[in-house]
Amino acid sequence: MPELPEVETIRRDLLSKVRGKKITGVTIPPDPRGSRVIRRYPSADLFRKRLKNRSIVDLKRRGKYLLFHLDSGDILIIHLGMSGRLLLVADKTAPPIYTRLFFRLATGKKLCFADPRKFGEAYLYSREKGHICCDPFSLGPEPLGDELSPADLSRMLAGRKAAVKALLLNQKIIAGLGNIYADESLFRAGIDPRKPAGEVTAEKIPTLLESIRKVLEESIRSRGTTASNGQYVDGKGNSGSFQFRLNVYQRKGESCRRCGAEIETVRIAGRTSHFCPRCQK
DNA sequence: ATTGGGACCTGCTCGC
DNA sequence: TGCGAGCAGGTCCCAA
Repeated sequence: MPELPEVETIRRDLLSKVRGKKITGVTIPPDPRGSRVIRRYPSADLFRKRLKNRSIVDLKRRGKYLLFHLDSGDILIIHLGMSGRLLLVADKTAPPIYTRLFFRLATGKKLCFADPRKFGEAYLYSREKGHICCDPFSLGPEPLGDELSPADLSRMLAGRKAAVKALLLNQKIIAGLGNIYADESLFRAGIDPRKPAGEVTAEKIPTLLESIRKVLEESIRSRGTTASNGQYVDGKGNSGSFQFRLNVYQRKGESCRRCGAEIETVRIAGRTSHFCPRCQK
């Protein structure tokens, strides 16, 4: 599942290959099953009208969203959902299986958005019209960099009765964490994912923020997590390697690397949450 | 306002 | 061997 480290890895892989390149065409192949192509996207006509013959001037990331900045000032925004991949292939090569839309570039390559589960999303942002399709942005601060301080995090958790894990998954609180890194961050901080957010002690808040940053940075260095049930590959089509460094995620029944206790799972906010019952209180 | 749960979607794994 | 049930989860939407 592409979370912040996976999206950031893809961004870095693609940046030099798309920056300065002109989009010469947009194609949305019909789905063989006849259902929707991806979860949401502007009409094909609108896509063509606003993207064709525009150059990509930059590729940025916000939370789990990729932002293709165009020379028109428009921004093409892509969310990879659960199973999305962005791959560059030669123009003469057939698009990869499950390609939902692709952009032909003047370089002779196609930028393909493949997504078997169709949870992906594409948006346009235009200076004049604002968000086209719908507004993907009411995101909380980025956890990396200095945008988020322990005091900020403390304020956001204060008084909340929901499980701290549930709030870490809330993109309005922090942008970019998903199930894998929420679980891994809470393990490192020694916090039980079920603990009501407002009861996380003041001295634990900086530890939690530090754990979040460390986990994300380490995963970026490992080029992301390709979990056993995951579809994630980087911008070159390769798997990441952070799955070999996970402490709790998908390690149910295995022994804690720190204390040897058996890793357990519990359902929180509809998500399977992995934790060590001895290390996390 | 906050919180929880279901819907969306389909490839994969598991058990019979 | 084949088949159906259940699982995976990011985001949105609705209800309590």
